[in-house]
Amino acid sequence: MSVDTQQVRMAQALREAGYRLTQPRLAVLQVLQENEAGLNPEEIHQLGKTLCPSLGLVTVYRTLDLLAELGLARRLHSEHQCHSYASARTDRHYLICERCHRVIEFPCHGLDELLESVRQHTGYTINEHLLELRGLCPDCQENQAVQRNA
Amino acid sequence: MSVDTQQVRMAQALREAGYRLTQPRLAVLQVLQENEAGLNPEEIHQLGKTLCPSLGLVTVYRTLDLLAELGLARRLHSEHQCHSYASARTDRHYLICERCHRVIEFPCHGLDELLESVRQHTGYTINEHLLELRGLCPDCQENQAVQRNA
DNA sequence: TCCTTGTTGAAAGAACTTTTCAATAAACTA
DNA sequence: TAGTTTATTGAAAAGTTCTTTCAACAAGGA
Ligand SMILES: [Mn+2]
Ligand SMILES: [Mn+2]
Ligand SMILES: [Zn+2]
Ligand SMILES: [Zn+2]
Repeated sequence: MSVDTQQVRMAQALREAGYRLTQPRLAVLQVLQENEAGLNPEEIHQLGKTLCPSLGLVTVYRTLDLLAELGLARRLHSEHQCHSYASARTDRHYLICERCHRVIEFPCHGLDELLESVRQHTGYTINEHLLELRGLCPDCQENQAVQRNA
Repeated sequence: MSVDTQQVRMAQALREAGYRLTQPRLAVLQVLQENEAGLNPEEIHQLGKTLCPSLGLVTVYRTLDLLAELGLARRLHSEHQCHSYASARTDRHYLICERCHRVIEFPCHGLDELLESVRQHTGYTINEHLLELRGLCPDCQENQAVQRNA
């Protein structure tokens, strides 16, 4: 299963960085893994407790910091909910549904020219970027159409 | 003066939306106007008090909400400081210096093709986007070079 | 199995943001 | 300009979110 593979990869990364592979950390990891939506610390805590009943909210915060540092999780920013997190894949390009708040990542080709042009016009060096797109996912488009006809 | 023009424009927008043009609001408006950096509510409060000594922090929060709603100010999101604000120009493209935290906006050409390609691959409709670039401003690049040679 | 030490969860504390409410001042009227 | 109405304000209190502290615990190596 590809989900398990991903989780093993994340667990290994933790170990390789010298951190212990604990039940609370595995729980947070798995929650992020199983939810493509951005979840906030409290939501992750609730879901995580079903996997590791003793899990404390403090540990969720600590683990999210750790995972973000290791590049295994990403902080997301949106107007209605500030610090939510998602499992990090390879890039930093998020497509967020404004209705159901589902978050997916998309491969981002064609940004390089833009970055080069900004570099030339401003004199800034550019180290990283964040591109968030906001719109409606196919499901929500359909639901909206159905509601309109009802 | 272009700064004044911009400020008048913002003040008019407030009035046209049916809100009163008060001293505290003008102070917040002017602070955002005069600082291209992203400022957090507390910083805006400190600077605003020099313009309107009675200004309270609560009013800063309220005014920032209001200005964001009217599209006159924008919330910025960065790793180390979550809710900072900047005067809103026409777009949503920020270039943030990782060292001095200066924020500038840049015109963003060439994103349309990327958006269209994402639309086709995902089936999402896309309503808005946020592009944040992170790097070093020219001043900080120079300072860094100087330090290295010292 | 035992030991070492990184990790945990609860409680307390700090930081940040919102609500409440009486006093104030902006805008309109006469 | 003075008077009236009502949105707005600031202080205090309350509510949230996040961090620090510290004794108990458990992961991983011996
Ligand atoms: Mn934010
Ligand atoms: Mn944020
Ligand atoms: Zn959706
Ligand atoms: Zn700089």
